[in-house]
Amino acid sequence: MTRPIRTRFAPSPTGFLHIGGARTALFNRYFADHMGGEMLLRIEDTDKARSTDAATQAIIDGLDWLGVHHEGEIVFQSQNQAAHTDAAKRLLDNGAAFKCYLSGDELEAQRAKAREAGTAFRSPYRDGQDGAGEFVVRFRVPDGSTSIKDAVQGDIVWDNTNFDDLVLLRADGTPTYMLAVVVDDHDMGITHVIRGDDHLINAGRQQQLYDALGWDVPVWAHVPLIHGPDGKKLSKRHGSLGAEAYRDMGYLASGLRNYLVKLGWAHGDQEIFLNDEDIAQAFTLEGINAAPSRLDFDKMDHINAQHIAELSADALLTAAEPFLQAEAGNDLSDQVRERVAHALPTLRPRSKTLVELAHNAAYLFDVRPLEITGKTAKSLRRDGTAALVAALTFQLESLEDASWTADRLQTVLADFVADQEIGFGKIGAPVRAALTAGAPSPDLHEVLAFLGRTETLGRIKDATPLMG
RNA sequence: GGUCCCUUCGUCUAUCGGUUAGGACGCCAGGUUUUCAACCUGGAAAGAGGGGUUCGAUUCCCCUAGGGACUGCCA
Repeated sequence: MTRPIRTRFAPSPTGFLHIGGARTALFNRYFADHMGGEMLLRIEDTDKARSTDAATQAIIDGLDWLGVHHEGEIVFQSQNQAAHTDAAKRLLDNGAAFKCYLSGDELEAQRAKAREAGTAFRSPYRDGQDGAGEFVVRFRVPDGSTSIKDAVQGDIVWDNTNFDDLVLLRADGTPTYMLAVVVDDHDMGITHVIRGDDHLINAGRQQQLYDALGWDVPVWAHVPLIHGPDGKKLSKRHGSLGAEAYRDMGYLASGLRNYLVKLGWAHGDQEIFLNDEDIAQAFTLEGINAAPSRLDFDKMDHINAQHIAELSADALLTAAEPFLQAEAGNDLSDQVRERVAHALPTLRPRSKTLVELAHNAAYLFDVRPLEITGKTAKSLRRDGTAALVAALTFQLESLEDASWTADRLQTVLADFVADQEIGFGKIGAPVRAALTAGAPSPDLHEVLAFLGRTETLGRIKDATPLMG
């Protein structure tokens, strides 16, 4: 009988959901989907001193924003203590574990000695000697060697002299991580353990535990860690931030998912995956690269831009709303919202992130009078500009509200430069300056259309005193 | 120090012994153009080094170098 495919994401609640964890979660999710299986979420909170509810919540929120769901209830490792101690007792009974009475000082001395000898720590109590006072339960590392098959890293063999007699139960009777993961993964029916390769050696230790317990070993898949752009360990200033930080930088959840899953996982030459079904269909463990990869914000931007380009207008507007508000410094009027909605097609190709989009939309806000300075102001001062703009304004004023459309305005502008026998720049530059204060903006007739008749005429009037 | 993992353009990668070593981002040049983008065309850009194995190595093996992980009564 084959077990249903089941993966899990198992963060420890000691901080936010950082980018490496987010990618691990994604890999687990997409692999489960690819296999028609499930992904479970387990919070590894066996270290009570370092685990916090706030961190748990941050991780849940991060996954939620990223759009990574999980099947079933969240499992809290701390609530499975009974099962963990049960397993420890079994190990004690079948002789795979023992009670170690070493005091802190003695332990330290033993460790130093072992290190000097170039071997791993072995407890002097490992053969069942009695002791007195406090004790921890340790696993007796067997002789020989331990090997694992890893779906990403290949076959790996360790000589068991490299493994410590590790603690299963602390002096206070609480289980350690190493015991808890094995028991929980077994109890939860996990078939594939996909996690960061900082756990690679732990897989060796855990394999020994599985064997001692007589349990089936899951498929291991240890994915390389993400490095900073400089190839060094990821630091905060290099992007080791919470998922919400990426949200605040204006990335779409779908764009970040696309970028993250493609970082260290390849599927031929395909870079852009607009929907999760396509990723799930393509995602296999074989495609995961064994080498660590670096974060590249340029590429992240590019992929995000593709997602912005393809998002529905409604969804994009909703996603952009908080960024637009932040850019405007206040709530948006319905009129501004309408302008932005109209301008969306010209905003999209100019925006790699929602922050950029909001910035590029700034000319559409209620900002009269605009402050026009520097090079932009200079384009207004040129001789004859005032007269030219006045002539154009006359044309524009004669246009009814109903005729104030991009097409019609384009004709008006084209006719105007033809009549005046001037290049478009002569009139285009100052009008653009008056309307946008030099901000990047689409074709001028579009700007006029988005702004509307009243706002356009108003802004031109505002700038008239500056014209030469 | 010890053990283990990793190494193709600057970056992400394709290649599963025989290729002009392909694509993407970024960069450069040109085109389009009404600013800024977008878009189109073209270009520069890579097998860490050294040994093997083989008719033939980017590909398989070994060594060196570099990077990383682990080495807790943390996870």
